[in-house]
Amino acid sequence: MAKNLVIVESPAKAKTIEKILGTDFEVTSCFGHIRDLEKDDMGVDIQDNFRPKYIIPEDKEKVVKDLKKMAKGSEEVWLATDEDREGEAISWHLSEVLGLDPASTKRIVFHEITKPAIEKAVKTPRLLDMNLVNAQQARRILDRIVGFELSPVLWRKMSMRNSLSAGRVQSVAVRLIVEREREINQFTPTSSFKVDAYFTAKDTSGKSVTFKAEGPTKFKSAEDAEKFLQSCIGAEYTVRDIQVKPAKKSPAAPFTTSTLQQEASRKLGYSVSKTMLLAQKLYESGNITYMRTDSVNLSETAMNDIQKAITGSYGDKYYQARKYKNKNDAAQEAHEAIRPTYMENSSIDDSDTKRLYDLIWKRTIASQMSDAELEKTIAKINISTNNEDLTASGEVLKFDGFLKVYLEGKDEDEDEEEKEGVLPPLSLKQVLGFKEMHATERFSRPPARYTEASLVKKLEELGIGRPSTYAPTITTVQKRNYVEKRDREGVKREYRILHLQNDQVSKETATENTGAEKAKLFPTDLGLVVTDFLNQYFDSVMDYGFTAKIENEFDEIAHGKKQWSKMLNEFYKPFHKDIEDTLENAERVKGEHLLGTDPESGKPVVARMGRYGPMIQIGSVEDEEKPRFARLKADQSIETINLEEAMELFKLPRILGEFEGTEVTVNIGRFGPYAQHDKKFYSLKKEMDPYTVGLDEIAPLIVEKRAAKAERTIKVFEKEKIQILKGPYGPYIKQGLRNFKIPKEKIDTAADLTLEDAKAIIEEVKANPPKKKAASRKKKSD
DNA sequence: CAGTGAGCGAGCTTCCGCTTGACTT
Repeated sequence: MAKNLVIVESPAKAKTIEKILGTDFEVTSCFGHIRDLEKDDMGVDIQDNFRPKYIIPEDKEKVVKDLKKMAKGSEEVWLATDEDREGEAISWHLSEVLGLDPASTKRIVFHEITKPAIEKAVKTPRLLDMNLVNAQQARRILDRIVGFELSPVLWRKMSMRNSLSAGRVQSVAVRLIVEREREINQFTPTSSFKVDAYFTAKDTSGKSVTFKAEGPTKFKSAEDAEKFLQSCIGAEYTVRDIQVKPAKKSPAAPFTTSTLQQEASRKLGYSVSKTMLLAQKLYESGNITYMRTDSVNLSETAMNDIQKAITGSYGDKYYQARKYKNKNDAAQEAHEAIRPTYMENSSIDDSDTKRLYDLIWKRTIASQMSDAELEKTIAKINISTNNEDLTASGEVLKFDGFLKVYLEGKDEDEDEEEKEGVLPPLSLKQVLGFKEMHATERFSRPPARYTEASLVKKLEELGIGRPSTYAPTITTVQKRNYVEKRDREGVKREYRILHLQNDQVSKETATENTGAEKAKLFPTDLGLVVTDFLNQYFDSVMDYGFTAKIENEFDEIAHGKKQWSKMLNEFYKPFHKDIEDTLENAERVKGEHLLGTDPESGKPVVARMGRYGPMIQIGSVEDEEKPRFARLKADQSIETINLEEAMELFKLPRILGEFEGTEVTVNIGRFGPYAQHDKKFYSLKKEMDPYTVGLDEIAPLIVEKRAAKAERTIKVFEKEKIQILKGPYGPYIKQGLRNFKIPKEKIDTAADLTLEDAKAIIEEVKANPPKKKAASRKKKSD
């Protein structure tokens, strides 16, 4: 055992640091927090000044046991967790659990894993900062109170009652998506006509080239645009003015968690969780620095390496040292920016992680490179017949600078500016050869729906959530069925084009596809209803500035200017009153929308939330005749569906006809559309619409599924509804709808299992159910 | 689970932030 035990949060970090510190030090890790509030209860004694009740979670028991043993065997324990609020609290919990003396235990911090930084840290230890710890406790307790008092209100007041949740972060994330969706629904596009004229001129080699110039203004109506084109008939086009201006472009800062997630989404199409998974791999293999960070700083050692790499490959002219500042006040900067550990490794093997590594490498290099220098040319072209000006603009890259390596991608709501082309050399008073002119109808666009990555960007701007929680938050709101990530087909839209060619104006109508979406976040009806409810009764917590406001107070606690229990009390009093008032006064929420009356029965048609999801109801329970119900299609919403679409939904179940002498019907069940044939069920393929699908499509589906099933079936005991099936992880037993794992020693002889064997295994598994909950993966069963 | 939708009440769920593997139907 070494004399000194150093505890850090991450095992990968521990390894590196141990190498730096040498044999007197043993470095180990605690894997993040080792204690948390009680799990099944509020875990906070509100009456007793918000006294927290901490426990060691089951999955941390072994870690703690090992740490205790190691601490006993060493002379001194050094707490080296991250230097931020959470890190300080982790150190405090460690000192409590390991029985260390807070008055003497050494606490060290560093923001980068480099030899000078670590050695300096060891030379300048400090003590635990209890103010910072208290700020973390206040944060933890407030989040627990908000989550564990709000969620039960939803269970009581929502008509859907399956594991609803609410919290400081997730509820606001959903709110952003809900409000964006409504902005889009309420948006009415306006159209205008944009004029483009095409000219010819000679380039430097004397070849004739075509270039474009833009009209003087966007015309509101087709008539105005036509008038303008008419007024240009027979005109002469002369270059009236030329301006040449230099311009610069600068590289983007090195990656933080959020910018890495955004850029990997834009350039590589990765989801935020995929990006984090790959980054974790790169970190563990020692290829990049820590991937959960809000800092844009680079260590001095890294800066030197980067300089060498740039000057070595591209020359001095391409190097420019830069220090980046964080734009975000909420940043805690406990780590470096995300960068390659060794700049000389410009690429690594493994195709999947390679693309992410390349992105990180290029971004890091580019961040220390020179500006790109451009030359922008703007030429005004006079129209002789109406004395208006057309504008031609072009851009020439004079020096590529950082663009040699990397250019940051753009979100779709900021790609308005078109790429500038190159203009041929023009001279004043030059008369240009006119080719043609168009006025094209263009529509204004609604704000863009969020992608996972653009939502992360927005949350970061609002200071909501942390690098370690962006990806999990996005998973949570989808798991709770508040939000769905999906594609949407666009709709066709007509637009008009006017042409001026050969002194004649002509008109044309063309069609374009609009509103198509790929991997965008849509709120579900549940998300809409829950958000409206929370907004109505808990506006302070739902406020976009709520987190920023309490963060200020946590800062005051951290600086010793405020007492944490006092802060919590000030928050809790009005919040808890809202909880009580809401429980007492609020009606059960159904999200009802009256759509009109059923043309057949004259009864009201209502869209609302039911126990199992969005539905349409005709008539009411008070009527003599029972009401009729229908569930909505996946892409429909109770908020936007109309009477006509609603009535369509009552055309199920449909009888399609006979196949092999037995009737085939189609319906929608709890888990989606299905066909029924010969007492068996077949889930429809995604692209099949139960309202229009025909027998000719269903018949092959039945044949195909039957064959696939036979392929997977090892044995069937029809009467007992027990099957032995092949799965991707080996054979398993299925009884009714439940699956049972076959013990390892019997896997190889699964085909020989008798009915008695199978029953015995089922009983055995039922008696000793697998301990850990499997990750809840929702997969369609057939 | 292949239907249902009211209301009652059993017994269940839930937060955010710090870390990785164990395990998978």
